[in-house]
Amino acid sequence: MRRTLSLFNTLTRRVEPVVPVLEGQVSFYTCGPTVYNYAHIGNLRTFLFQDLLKRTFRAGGYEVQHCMNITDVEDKIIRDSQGGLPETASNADRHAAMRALTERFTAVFLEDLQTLGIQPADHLPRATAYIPQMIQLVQDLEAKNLAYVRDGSVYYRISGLPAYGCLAHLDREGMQAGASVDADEYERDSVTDFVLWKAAKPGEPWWDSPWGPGRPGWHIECSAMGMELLGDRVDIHSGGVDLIFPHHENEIAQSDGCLGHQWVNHWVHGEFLMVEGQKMAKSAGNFFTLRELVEKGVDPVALRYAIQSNHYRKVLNFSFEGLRAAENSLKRIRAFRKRMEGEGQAGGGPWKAALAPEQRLAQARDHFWAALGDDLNTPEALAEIFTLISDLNAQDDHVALTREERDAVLAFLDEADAIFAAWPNEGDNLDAEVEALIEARRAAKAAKNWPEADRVRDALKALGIVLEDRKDGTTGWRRG
RNA sequence: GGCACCGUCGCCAAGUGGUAAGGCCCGGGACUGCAAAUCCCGUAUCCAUCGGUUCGAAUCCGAUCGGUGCCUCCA
Repeated sequence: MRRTLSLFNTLTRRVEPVVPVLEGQVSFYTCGPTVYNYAHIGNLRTFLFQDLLKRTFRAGGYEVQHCMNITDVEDKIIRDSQGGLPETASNADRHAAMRALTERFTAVFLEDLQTLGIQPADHLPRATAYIPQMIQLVQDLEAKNLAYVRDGSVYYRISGLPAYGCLAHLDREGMQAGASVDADEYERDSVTDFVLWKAAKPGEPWWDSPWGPGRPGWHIECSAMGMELLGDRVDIHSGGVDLIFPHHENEIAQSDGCLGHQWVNHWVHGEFLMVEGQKMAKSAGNFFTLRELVEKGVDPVALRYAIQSNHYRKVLNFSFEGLRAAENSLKRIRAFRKRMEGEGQAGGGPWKAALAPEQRLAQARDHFWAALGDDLNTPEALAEIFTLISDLNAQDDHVALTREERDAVLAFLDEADAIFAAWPNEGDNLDAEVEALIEARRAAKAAKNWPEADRVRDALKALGIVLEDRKDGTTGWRRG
């Protein structure tokens, strides 16, 4: 069955159902990284939120075509890649230097995604592979009188598009008041017009174009590649809130201006991340890349969990205390999963109320999906899982769930993990060494040799295996 | 100056008109050889503050205080 999912649309500032242009098929464009450095956890929060969104649609019964651009030509890339080259370097040399930098950090980026369990997009187009499409788009805009040339650069004529400002909810008066910073940098008709194609400057790599040597402006790649790979009507486009203006506003100008109709239906933006209550900044000493955290011993899955236990439209306060809480929360879910994989061990003790496991599960599943369907409310979806765990643990303590019931619960945990990617089925395979230790402990326990039993149990714990003695005298184990 | 957002238990975090979900941490009890896991009990008469609207507000309105973002490169 296909779930109805609603998301906050920046365009309308309301939560609206996502109704794909093609039934059951969601086209999804996300603004990817500029590959000149290591991504920090703030960047990764946004990519993780997009992963969550994509996984939710897939788990909800949709096919998703996901396109994420790799920006591999840009001011900072040029700055960082051209330093070692002589002034006389050829254009080919300049491109090669740029390419060396961007290929290195593209690989780094993809590794980081994998570390966090983020599924790569179906399309990962590099901007430099789509220069002809960008040139074509600029020419189309010229033909529609939405672009003009100045000294080898091409600019977008904002006055030609009355709707400009619709996404950021800015009016032109307001923009003109604040947009004076680099007013003298370009010879534009209006300070709010933005560049589509930049004339080459000395020391920069360039491409041939109808306007002479140059390179694409920042915004044009997303419009060109998005339209090329996902088509004329895109269901969802997302990025961080900082991209609303000017980047996405300008994408709308380019794409809608060229197409003559609305290109994207749903614009979705993820909030920022702060660290220990402060803005993350290199100068504040609280700037973290994923790699730095992993080197400190942070479990990337706990980081993933900590991030997704906050709503994507709320500022996230990253902290090491929060990371610890995330690790402990995960332990509870994983222990429950392990319990469901095994057989029931009903006993006695106080009991609030009996319940029907199948019904309780169905209810939890409904609530879980209702939460996700309501603007991707991941904190509430997770809460549903926890209340289910509490209820079923209590039930299982008194009336052991049947194999069928346990399997149904496991199926739901798998369904949820297809989205949250934090409590996978780890399998039952153990090293021979570990199995031998478990057997040794069993023997010591049978002989009531408690010091030896405890010694072996501690040894196993050091190997990441926690033993749990059951009521019937057998001993189970779990990872932790 | 313009446009928005946020302020709920020690920490994290749902709830946006009908009488405070969930997680972590903490205290007590049960179970256990001891543990672990689990269960039971207990932890906000109150949702930044002050007014107002309403039969009824954390949820609506106004003011105040505190924090954040965008208007310029940026996840």
